[in-house]
Amino acid sequence: MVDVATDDRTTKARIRDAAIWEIAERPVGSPTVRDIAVSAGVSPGSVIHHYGSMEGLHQACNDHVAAVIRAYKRDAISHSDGFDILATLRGVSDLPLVGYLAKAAVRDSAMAAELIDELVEDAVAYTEEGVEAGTMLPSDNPRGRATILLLWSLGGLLLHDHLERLLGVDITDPHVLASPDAEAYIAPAVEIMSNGILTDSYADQIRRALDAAYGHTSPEPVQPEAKGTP
Amino acid sequence: MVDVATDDRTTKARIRDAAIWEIAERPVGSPTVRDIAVSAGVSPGSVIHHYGSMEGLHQACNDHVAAVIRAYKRDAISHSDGFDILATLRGVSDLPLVGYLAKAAVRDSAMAAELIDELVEDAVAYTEEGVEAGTMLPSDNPRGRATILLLWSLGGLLLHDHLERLLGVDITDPHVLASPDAEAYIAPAVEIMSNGILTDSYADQIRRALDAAYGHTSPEPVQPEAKGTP
DNA sequence: CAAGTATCTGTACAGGTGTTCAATCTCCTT
DNA sequence: AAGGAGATTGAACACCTGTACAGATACTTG
Repeated sequence: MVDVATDDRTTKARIRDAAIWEIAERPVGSPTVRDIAVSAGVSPGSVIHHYGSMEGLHQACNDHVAAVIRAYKRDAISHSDGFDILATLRGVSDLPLVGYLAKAAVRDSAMAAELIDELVEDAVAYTEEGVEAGTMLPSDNPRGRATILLLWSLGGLLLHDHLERLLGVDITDPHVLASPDAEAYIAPAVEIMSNGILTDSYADQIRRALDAAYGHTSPEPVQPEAKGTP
Repeated sequence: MVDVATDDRTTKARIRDAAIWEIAERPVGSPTVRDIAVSAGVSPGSVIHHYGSMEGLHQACNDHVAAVIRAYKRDAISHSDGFDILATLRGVSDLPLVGYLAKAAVRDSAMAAELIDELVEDAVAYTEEGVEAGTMLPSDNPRGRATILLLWSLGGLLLHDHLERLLGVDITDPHVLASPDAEAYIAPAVEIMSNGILTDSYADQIRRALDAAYGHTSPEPVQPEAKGTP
């Protein structure tokens, strides 16, 4: 929470930011009007006065987080390590941008859709630059690869409790990169992202199975049968 | 929903299964007692009668899902492709096991903790076998690698809406592997898991930076500065 | 300074929540 | 067949939710 005395944000902005915090920090479930009012240091009535309804407040939170992310994402992504695209978005604001984004992505996927699409697009563009610069490998399906990496990364954020318990790294901590603990997460991640985890021969085997199942008109899919879809 | 006439489960079991479905299918938020009662075809009072409280019902759902997963996980994991450890857990029951697990992991991380720990442990054991069999690469940190892969996979499940929109693959569909659409997800995933995404030289560069920052007593962390903390 | 406008408050209300409970129903046992 | 224990119901309840509103306050404008 912020010292109100030295806080020059308008009440409306303070309410919105308090809501963003409450939503981002809560493992699950929505904060109530009264929760947000307490957190912002105002009355419940004031929350409704400024935003009309809870729905309106959510919309305002979404719009604001999206606006801040849009303002910084291109720059942030190009400073990324190449595997955790969202990591560097953590430093650009006092607000828990990616935490909120993760929650919004599951709460109201329609709202987050546009922003996630943009992030994927940016990741594709950045990856292309990485390939040219010799830091990243080319892909047969750059957009598919960027999509999967982004959603894995975002999804991992939703499970940060378990990552912290198992590896001792709180990936939601904005200063996590400055802590030695971070290595427990970064080192294996880098290992995966540099070597992969499958041997070439086994990967080829999977690819051949994919080709046989989908690529050609083979009668035998990978699974025994596709029940219900002739 | 199930035809009650040909359903030989006890009412108590039907209520529990209905709750599991309601929780797994809902993008966010908890179903109410009345939701579950309607879905199970009983009265709200009956739900409480059998489980004492909503908390008790949640506990029963957790225990049941955990029991079913425990009964099948070892077998399922050893039939996995090596990168989507949870995929083959989808076929072992009529219940949405992994969907429920994903929700439980964010809703009540303490409850899911034990089960997730076990899944990581199983994944470590299976990976070891894969290394010996020549399908998977050895790791400097097998448990860290297994943890990250499992949580990425589980987290991606929470964002399946976006995966479906961007790649056209519904990874919660139990028959997804039988559909040609699945390739849009599997192919890039296999690519990542076989080649990685980083060039060797860039991965080395990151590793050297990690060593310099954490391994030794270097005064300069990776990030320029930890703003806000002097 | 006075007037008016925007801001903010606390209370009130309708609807939804989990839970309780007496009454009814079902089915097994004796 | 009669009794009884468990299953099941629907109506109540106390609480919490978002929202509406009338009055109090602060701040700007004439």
